[in-house]
Amino acid sequence: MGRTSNYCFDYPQTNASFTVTYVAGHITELDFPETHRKWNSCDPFTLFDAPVEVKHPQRVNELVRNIEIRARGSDMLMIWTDCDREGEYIGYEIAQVCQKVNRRIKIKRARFSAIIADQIHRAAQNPTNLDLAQADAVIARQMLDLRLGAAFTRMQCMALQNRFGNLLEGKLVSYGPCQFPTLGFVVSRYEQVKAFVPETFWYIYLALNRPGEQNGRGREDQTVFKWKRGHLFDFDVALMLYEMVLERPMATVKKVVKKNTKKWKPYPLTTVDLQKSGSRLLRMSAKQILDTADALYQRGILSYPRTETDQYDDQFDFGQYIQKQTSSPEWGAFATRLRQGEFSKPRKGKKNDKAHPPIHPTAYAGNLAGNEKKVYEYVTRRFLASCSKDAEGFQTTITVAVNGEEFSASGLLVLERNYLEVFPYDKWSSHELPPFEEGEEFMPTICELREGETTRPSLLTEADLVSLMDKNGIGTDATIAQHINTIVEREYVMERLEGNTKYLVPSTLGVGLVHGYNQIGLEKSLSKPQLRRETERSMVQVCDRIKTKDDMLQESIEQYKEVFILARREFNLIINKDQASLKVHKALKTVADEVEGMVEDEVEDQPAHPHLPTRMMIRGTDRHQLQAPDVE
DNA sequence: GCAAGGTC
Repeated sequence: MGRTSNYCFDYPQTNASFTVTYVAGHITELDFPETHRKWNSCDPFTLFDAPVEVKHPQRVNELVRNIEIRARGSDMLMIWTDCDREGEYIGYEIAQVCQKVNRRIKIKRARFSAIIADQIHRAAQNPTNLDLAQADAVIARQMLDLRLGAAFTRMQCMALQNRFGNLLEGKLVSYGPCQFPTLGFVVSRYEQVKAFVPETFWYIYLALNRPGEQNGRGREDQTVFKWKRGHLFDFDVALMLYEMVLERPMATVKKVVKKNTKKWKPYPLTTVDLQKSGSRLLRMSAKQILDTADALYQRGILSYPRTETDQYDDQFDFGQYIQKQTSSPEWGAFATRLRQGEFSKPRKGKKNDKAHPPIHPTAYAGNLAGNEKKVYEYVTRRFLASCSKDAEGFQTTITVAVNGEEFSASGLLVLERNYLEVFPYDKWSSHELPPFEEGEEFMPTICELREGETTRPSLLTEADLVSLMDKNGIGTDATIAQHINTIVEREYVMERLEGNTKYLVPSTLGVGLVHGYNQIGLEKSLSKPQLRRETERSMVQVCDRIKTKDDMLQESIEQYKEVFILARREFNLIINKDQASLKVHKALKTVADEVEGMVEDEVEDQPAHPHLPTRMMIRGTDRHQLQAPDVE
């Protein structure tokens, strides 16, 4: 971070003299005391009730010392951290430091949600108090996460390494309340894919060859009509309807509906959205995208890249930022047009973290390359697109009936591309229908009973996973990418490239862990999102003072203790395979066999080791790191 | 050697 800075100035509006300094994130960390720190120092189960120490990590020593010096000579501490839960707790951490060296110091809190002069002044002149309930919620979550993570991680590692140490090569088999549900999503989709059985269906295919309106080249346009029933899985019924249609195959145009239509411009950009769009369109991982955006932020090119907000403040100065983009050879002309009157206020989404605006470019950068160029271009085009008008088109929908069965076709004429001109990531193009009139009749060119098959769902992409985590409240804008990274690093999950798309496939270890926990048969498995969602809900209750932090902690700890006891028993059964119950053993064998079939193509030159317990037939993509020993 | 959450 370099040298600590302090900015001093007078603020006549409140007759005060300010010294402004900073922290970067949390300044305290939790850990167990010496008695519980060593892995062999205690039974992991005791970690649920073990004491926990709060201390300043070494990296913040300089910052803390600086704050102490300032606090000694001040009457008041005013907290300006982000106005969210974590920000409230960071404020509390700072307050603790100050009070320790100056017992009489007054603690105040500035409330603001945007770096806009007017709002900063208002916050400075209307100080409030720290919301200790929010800080409590964070403390409780930290305690819970540490105890849970440590207890389960140690139990898993010790159990597995005792027996399979040679296989694991000292690898960490961690458990975390976010990483496990994340893994659970990958395994769950993988199993859906594996269990998929294609089903045959039938449908009536109806088409008419008729020249298009402006088609002067003599080519016949074919209009395909969609059957209103979609498709049927019962062949007899489909055949009966088809035969009925064939009896009187003349089609009558029932309705021609013409209406204006729009393709809406994108919402202001959040972190999760950037990661989803980015991994889909830019061929980068969620973590790469966030790291890149962060590097650009630190050079003053992008705004803060970790935000849940998809609405701009009413006082946001769009003109200033659009103006900066007018110098671009690629989208400068578009930016200029926005400045000249084509600007339209961005749509407002539903999310607001009250801490940061949506991600937007804060400077023009014309000399970027590689990933930085890709991310910058996406953010900038998205910003300009959100500041322009929706695309406009004209849609025609035709409904026809053939002996009582209905079919329809629709065409689109794009009239104004508007935001699409600067946002090539969205596709919307004209496909026009030849002219039809209500009441007219025609003889279809093609009328066939066709057969199709349901398609296998695809494995999870990283974009899918980010969406699932976001929807289920697993992780935050700042941590979602880290959790995905963790399960890849721990080799619970492998990345598999198919064509241009990267899919996530669980390893045998990943599947084994999830199945192991599911095997316990609890409704709320550790591999599912419910428990984490409950933690989140409890935190909100603590914030709303419906519950105390001690109650939250106690309730959650009890719940996890039960799971722990069952899980440990299960693990021991698996490990002492002589004593393993038949049921557990069979389940694990099935898992291993099924997995083997699925990842076979990745490991074909690695022979199976039938003497190994099936649960531990670990296979990674990287054989150099994770290889079964040769025991010929 | 354990977590998740900040952020550099």
